[in-house]
Amino acid sequence: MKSIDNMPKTYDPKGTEDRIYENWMSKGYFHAKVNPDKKPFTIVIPPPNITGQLHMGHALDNTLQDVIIRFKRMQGYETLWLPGTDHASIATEAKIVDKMASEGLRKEDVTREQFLERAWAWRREYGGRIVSQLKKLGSSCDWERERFTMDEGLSEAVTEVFLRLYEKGLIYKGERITNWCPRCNTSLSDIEVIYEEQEGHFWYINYPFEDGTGSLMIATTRPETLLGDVAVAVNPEDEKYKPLVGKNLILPLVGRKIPVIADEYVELGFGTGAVKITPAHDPNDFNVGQRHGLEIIPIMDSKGFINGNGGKYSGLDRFEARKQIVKDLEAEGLLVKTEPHRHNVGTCQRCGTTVEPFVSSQWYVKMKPLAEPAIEAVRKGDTAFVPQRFENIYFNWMENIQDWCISRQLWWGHRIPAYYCNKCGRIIVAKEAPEACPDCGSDDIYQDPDTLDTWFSSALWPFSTLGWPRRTPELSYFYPTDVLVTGYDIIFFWVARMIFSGIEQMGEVPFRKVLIHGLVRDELGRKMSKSLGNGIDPLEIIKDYGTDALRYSLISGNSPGNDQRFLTSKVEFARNFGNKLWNATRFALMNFDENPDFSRLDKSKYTAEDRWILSNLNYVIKEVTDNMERYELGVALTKITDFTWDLFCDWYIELVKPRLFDTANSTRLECQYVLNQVLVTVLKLLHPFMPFITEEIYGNLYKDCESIMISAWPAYDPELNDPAAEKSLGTVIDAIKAIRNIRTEMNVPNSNRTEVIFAAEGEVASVIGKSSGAIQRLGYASSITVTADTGEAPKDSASAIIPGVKIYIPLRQLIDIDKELARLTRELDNINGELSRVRGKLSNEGFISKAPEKLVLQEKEKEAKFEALRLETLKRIDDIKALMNS
RNA sequence: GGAGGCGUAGCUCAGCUGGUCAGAGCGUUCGGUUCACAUCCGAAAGGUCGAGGGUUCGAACCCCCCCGUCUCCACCA
Repeated sequence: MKSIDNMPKTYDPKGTEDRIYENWMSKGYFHAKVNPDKKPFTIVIPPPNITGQLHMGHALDNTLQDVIIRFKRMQGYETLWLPGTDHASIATEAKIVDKMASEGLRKEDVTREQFLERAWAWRREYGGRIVSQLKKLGSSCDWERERFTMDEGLSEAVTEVFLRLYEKGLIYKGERITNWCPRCNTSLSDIEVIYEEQEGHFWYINYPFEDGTGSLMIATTRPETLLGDVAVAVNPEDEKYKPLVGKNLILPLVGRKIPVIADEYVELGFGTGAVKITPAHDPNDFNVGQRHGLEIIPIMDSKGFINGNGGKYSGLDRFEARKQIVKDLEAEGLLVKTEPHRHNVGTCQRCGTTVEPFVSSQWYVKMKPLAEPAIEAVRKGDTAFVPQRFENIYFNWMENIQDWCISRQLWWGHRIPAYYCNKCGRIIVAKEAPEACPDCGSDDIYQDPDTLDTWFSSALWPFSTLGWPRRTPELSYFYPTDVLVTGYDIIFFWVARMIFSGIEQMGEVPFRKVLIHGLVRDELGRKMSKSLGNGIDPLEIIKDYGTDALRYSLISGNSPGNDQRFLTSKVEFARNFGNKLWNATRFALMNFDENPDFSRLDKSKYTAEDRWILSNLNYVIKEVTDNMERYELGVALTKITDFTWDLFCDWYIELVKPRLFDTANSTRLECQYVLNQVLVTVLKLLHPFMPFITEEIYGNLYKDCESIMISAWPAYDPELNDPAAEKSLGTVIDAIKAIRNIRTEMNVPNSNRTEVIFAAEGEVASVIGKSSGAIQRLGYASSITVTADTGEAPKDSASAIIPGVKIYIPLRQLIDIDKELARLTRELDNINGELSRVRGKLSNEGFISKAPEKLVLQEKEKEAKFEALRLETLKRIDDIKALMNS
């Protein structure tokens, strides 16, 4: 049975992809082992959240990784792509809380243990969803090594790191002002706050002096914080206010006596020049307060309601309180005016709620000592970003880094390994709860209720997943990893933190390269988002077009670091391309002998087109390999496509048909061999990008070969480069194009075969002669004649002149002289244009003397070529004109 | 207030270290039932590479400035 029987006219990914993926899995191709005989190549996956569903961002990110890992696997590396998921403390906790809300329960209604049981149940139920979606993408992850950030081992790593950093004094607990989300009811790190511009107001308020000598006007965007004011600050250089410093004001609505203080934080000339100071609810005010030893009066609880310090406003929501306070100030005549004011408001990255700066006791990582070596490592190039410009973003952030607030008032996550003695207050940081307080001996000890920022555990991902803190063989073999692939939106959250964690814990950067990609946007260039409802589901695309088409569309035309739009037309193109390759294979198989005996192959019988296609294929191998090594995957894919579709399908296969159709042809076997050779090479080059269809085709082509994914990456072989064949085929192709062009312009229908006469000599004549069968076929010619150049054109013929050859098509009554003249005149214009450009260069002394010799020579050759063409074309035009006049 | 990206055919975008770089796909127009493929084949039209200046023998590519646009960081009450 011929393999072609398994190949319908159109490739259908349905069913095929799952079957192939299961086969790969069952063969264990994805599994990596410690193998001293091979060089390792490692990628750790950016672990998707267990709350996540596959979106286009994941699809792009993981396709990139899969392309790279498949490429490296074929190159012979021991490749590990280590997968896993992230517990995503805040996101998952929010999901659980939501789910409980639907049951009419609040978080407070259950115990911590009950809550965690729900969370684990949730993880069991949904945590695998994203994993199975990644498999649909074709991801060749080593699933045997799948990890979860709250696995026992990874949790152990978290505790270990916490302990180590604590012992080095790099983790501390402090009473500070932090960003707080009243809805999530937890502290946030600086980067979890998203600033967005909102319409707000400037309220101008008079604060009366204690001594009754008038009042001082301040401006604020958050009047409710007035309840916590402890001072009003002015710039020490402000002449207007200098005399007032030291005097006391009466805080409106509250009646508290507060001083006027001088502090440089107040900017001269902005607003009223006087700033109310609320250390408990504003980071800048907090700093001012610290400098001046001011009291901190918190006026809100953790959920954003005014607390007992707020007097009659106590119990009101912060925004309610704002309204009420403005109203009351107005009533007391202290509100001077209200102005509209656009300003940035911090919102919670997770839920969008306005963040409230809040003084609380939190755990922090001291960043400066960790950041320095991390900056240095990237400067030295131990880790390089692709594209490099992202290093600036990294440096900028790392150099100005603030301490990292790592404690969260959440339950789902790694609980902070700190214990407190209830009796003496001693803090004990340890792996296990101590039996008794080392200071006072009390056994009344409790663990810190807080958990760690999710990113604290993700920061350890490149080594915790490999077994750290144990010195496993995997760790020493696969670490440091080779490339990390992620979006630019996650550089601060994750990449930077992995770098300093890797250096600190492992003494070595976690990865050599960071490949940064952009966002996948919708057709209009908008960010895909839930609220806009413009997201495109990758799984839908896979259903409609197949995984390969999706992958292709995400990689082609994409360059590192840049956003891209998702266009359905691209997916269609990709599907069509797969189909093209599919059919090229069908063609090959149809024209192969049952069991071709390639041992009888005689390479000396290769024709020009054989050598030509092999030569070009060879260049493609080199270029594609180079591009892929540099992570220019989009460029690589384009080159494979162009070669396959244009050179291979449209030219080589067409040129070679006469040889294949003639079973007696003496070079038929060679042709079959080359066809097969090119095809399988293209399949291999393409496999990382389109793994399924290439595997399916490969299976049809080679019944006895195991799998393309474990085959060897094509090698560049300089021996195959054949400039002579390239030149010959260049002439043949140009000739065919010229003939087609003439025929189209003259409106000659395909059914009307015409005679074609070539006037050429020597080498060129021989080339044309040898390819006459193909030219006849592709040029719709009734016959091909090669003659010596007499300078005379056959009667009533259209003509084209290409270097070394004149082509005549006697059209008899079909000839339209006017059209022919117009065509030739246009041709002449082009030639003249080229000629003047070349001559311009050559007449430039600077060019002659300074440009590389080779280039000058090239231009001179060009001049000669175009001059010859010009003369010939001119002559043709004259001939035609003469014809018209006769 | 800092930093950066983008602005190339109607649309979406490639163009690495300056010298066939003016390209691709889609779309458009015209023509095709060629025995692999209409998810196809052939032919064509379309751009002074945002504007201006500079460096250079030579610039879409380097420098300056401007315009438009997007993003990140900082965050002035």
